[in-house]
This record gives sequence, structure tokens and C-alpha cells, in this order.
Amino acid sequence: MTLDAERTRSNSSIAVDMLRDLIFSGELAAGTDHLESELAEVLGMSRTPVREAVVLLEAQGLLEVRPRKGVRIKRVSPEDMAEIYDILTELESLAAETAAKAGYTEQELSGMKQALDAMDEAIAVKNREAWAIADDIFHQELVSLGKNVRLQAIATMMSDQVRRARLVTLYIRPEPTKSNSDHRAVYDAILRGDAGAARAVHHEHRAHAKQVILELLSRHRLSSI
Amino acid sequence: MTLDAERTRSNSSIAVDMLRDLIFSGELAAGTDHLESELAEVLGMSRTPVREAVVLLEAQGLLEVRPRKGVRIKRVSPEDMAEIYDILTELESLAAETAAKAGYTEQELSGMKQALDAMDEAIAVKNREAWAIADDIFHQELVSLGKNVRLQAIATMMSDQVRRARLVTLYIRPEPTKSNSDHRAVYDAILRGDAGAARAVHHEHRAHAKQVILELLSRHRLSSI
DNA sequence: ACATTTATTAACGTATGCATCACTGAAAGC
DNA sequence: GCTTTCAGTGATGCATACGTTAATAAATGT
Repeated sequence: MTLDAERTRSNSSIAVDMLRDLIFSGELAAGTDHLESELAEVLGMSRTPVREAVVLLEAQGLLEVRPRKGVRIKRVSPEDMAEIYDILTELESLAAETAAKAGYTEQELSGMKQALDAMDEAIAVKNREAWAIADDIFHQELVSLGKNVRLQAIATMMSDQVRRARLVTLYIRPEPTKSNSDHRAVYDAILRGDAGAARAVHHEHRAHAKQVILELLSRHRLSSI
Repeated sequence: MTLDAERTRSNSSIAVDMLRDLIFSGELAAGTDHLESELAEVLGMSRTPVREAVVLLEAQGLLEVRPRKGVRIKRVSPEDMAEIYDILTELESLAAETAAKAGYTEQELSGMKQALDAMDEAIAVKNREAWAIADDIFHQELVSLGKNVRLQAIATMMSDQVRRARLVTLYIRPEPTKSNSDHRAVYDAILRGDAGAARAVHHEHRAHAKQVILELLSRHRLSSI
């Protein structure tokens, strides 16, 4: 018996999840157009819940409803990336500061620690996808330690928008060794309760990551993803 | 002839605006429940566009859809206020920094300047509502000078959520003279291109404002608004 | 052959109808 | 008298149908 956590999820919320997955997996590629009726057929439901989902995803910046032309999956330009990274830099730095002030125990930071170890391991075996997943978890952990649900929601939204782009750059970027030492420094600062350092180190880390990725995009002439 | 900027707006987007207005004006009071069919009747349209609007406003945190119990207008607790102010503090400070770096001319900062003067005038004649409006404009101007449309959208969302609360505290808070000198300092820093100062001063201003308002809420036993 | 007007199509926005499911109250059993 | 079960009610979530309107194709005139 599969324990069904929730009774019956609404089709509308299922549509949100499925569409997100289709976008992240590239099955709904950036820049492509899709009729609501097509999407409804793909998702196996009527247009009504699909429309509700589409309205939501439009508000989250993943797609764009163009009347009579279908929904267009949004591309992400370098300018978009810059905007998003700037926002993530600020909000995650705040989360790091708050987390440090909260005085978490090593136990409570175990999720973060595991992500760190997973990243090291991934680098050792040169598995970039595994590293990307662990990196994602690290940042999610960090943000959730900040105990600000709105901030978490915003960070998720922003991360979602650059998700595809990160996949593209994953194999052309330099090895993420610097990234890892940064992460450890943030972890250490939080563990010893040094709020100022946690904020500063993470801010620096994110700002640097932004530079690296923007240069990559420019060097490879990736004007939109 | 009124120049109709947009051809025919969709009922759905009209519903969003009208519901927001009803919420901000208090006609849909915090904590109250409303059936979709009632709202549809009030707005003079069918349930479909109302539902779309409601889905959006739920995502923006203004209300909550409770199946079979109607739409509940969300209250804002002091904890919510803290979260929101923290986010606004970070994002507006970033905007201030970016604005300073952009090297705007006095001309380009005229919108901000006007808001400043309007605030001074409002304080002189002790018109708090006028001050609140000008203050709002100042912050909007600041954020828009940051040239990050996502940041602007988030800031608007967050400001919306505390809008009602600010109305409540407007008359029990101390005279906003300190606030005004802070604002001028931010303006000056941006004008002379001092990014570090712009960020720091604004950060300090917002952090202080958060403290003041939270103490007010606590002192007046306003556990939710 | 080209431009302009008309006709057609089809996608979206909206209204409407219906099935589902939680909640209310009444009836029956203990 | 109290608890429990069952029927009734009503709001939501969803499907479907339709009108409007923009985009496309056709047709007409120059």
C-alpha cells in the first residue's frame, strides 16, 4: 500500500507540477509556443485547471500567455540571469546571517553538512550532475535555515527560472572547487554563530558565481537559454 | 475622448485589480471569508475570471482559498511583518546600491526629490496620509531606479501585504521626522554615486523602521491586522 | 502582379452546468 | 440523555459550450 500523503490533489496543482517538470526537463523548450488545448490533452485534463496553472506559472515568470498565440515558454537572457542572481545574492545572504544568529547545533545543520560532503564526493568522482543536485540542496537548506517562508518562496521561484540555464552551463563551467570552499566557509560561519561573516562570505560567493556564469554565457555567445 | 490605453482588458485582470482595491480599502476585511460566487456577483462577472484572479492573489499572499469555506482574506501577524520587512530591507538596499552605481543625474532623480519634498511638506502640515503616500512613492522610485524588474515585482508584492498594517500604525507611530532625514541621506548618497553609503544608510533605515513598527504592534497588542 | 477588402478559421476568455465531497442537522440506537 | 449514523445541502473543482476577435486565406479590384 502506497501511503498517499494527500487525499486527492486538485488537477490544477497537479498541472502546475507537471508543467514545471516539462519545462525543466526541456520537453517544453524555451521559446516554444503551446496551445492551452494541447497542454490540456498532454496533461489529461480539461483546459480549466490548465489555465489556472498557466496563470500561476506566468506570475512566477516561467512562461507567458500570448492570447491566440499560445503560451510561450520564457527564455532567460543574461540580463535576466543578472537580475535573478542579484536577488538570490541578497536574500540568501540574509538567510545566512539569520541562520548564524539562530545558533543552530551541529545536529540541526546536518542537512547542510550532508550536502557539503555530497558536493566534495561529486567533485572527487567528477560527477557534475551529482554536484549540481547537492549544490541545490545546500542552497535550499541555507534558505530554509533562515526561517522566512516568504524568502524561501521567492528563492525557489528565482532558482526555478535559472534551472535550465544552470544545466547548460554545468559542463562548460570550471570545476566547482572554489564554490565548495566557499560553501564550507559559510557553513563554518553559521555553526560558530558569526552572522557578519556568514552574510559576507555568502554574499561574496554568490556575487562571484554571478560573474563566472555571466562571463561563460558571454564567451559562449549564449544570448538566451 | 478618454484615450483608452489598452483595448479591452480581460475580466480576469480587472478582477485582480478590483479585489486588491477591496482588500486594501478594508471592504474585504482581514480574516473574513467570502464565497467565490459572492465575489463574482460583487464584481459583476462569472466565477471563472474571479477564480483566476483568486489563484493569483493567493500566490501573492493576500488571501487563501479554503475549499468549501470560501476565500479568506489573510491577516498579517507581527511575524509576517518581520519577514516582509526583512525582505524589503535587503532588496531595497540592493536597489539603492545599484541606483548609486548607475550615476543618475539630478534630473533623473527628480521623482525621488519630489517625493522627498512632498514628505517634508506633509510633516509640516501634519498630514500623515499625505506623508504615507509620498513615502510609498519614494520607495517605489528607489526600487525602480534599481532597474531590476523582478525585484520591483517582489517589492510591490511585499509592500501590498503590509499596506493595511501601515494604515493602522500610521496614526499611532511617532512623527516620521527621522524617517525623512534617512530618506534624504539615501537620496544624497545616490546622487553623489556613493553606492556603499546608499546601501548602508537605507539598510539601517529599513531595519530601524522594522523595529519601530514591531514595537508599536507589540505595545498596542496588535497580534494581527 | 500587387494592394486592399472580405471571409474563414480557430484560440482564448468567459459563462454555465454538473459531480464530488465536506459540513450541518436530524434521526436512530444505546 | 448521549453518541453515532445517515441524509441533505451547498460550494468548489472541473468539464464543456459558446461568443469574440485576431490571424490567415481568399477574392476582388486596380
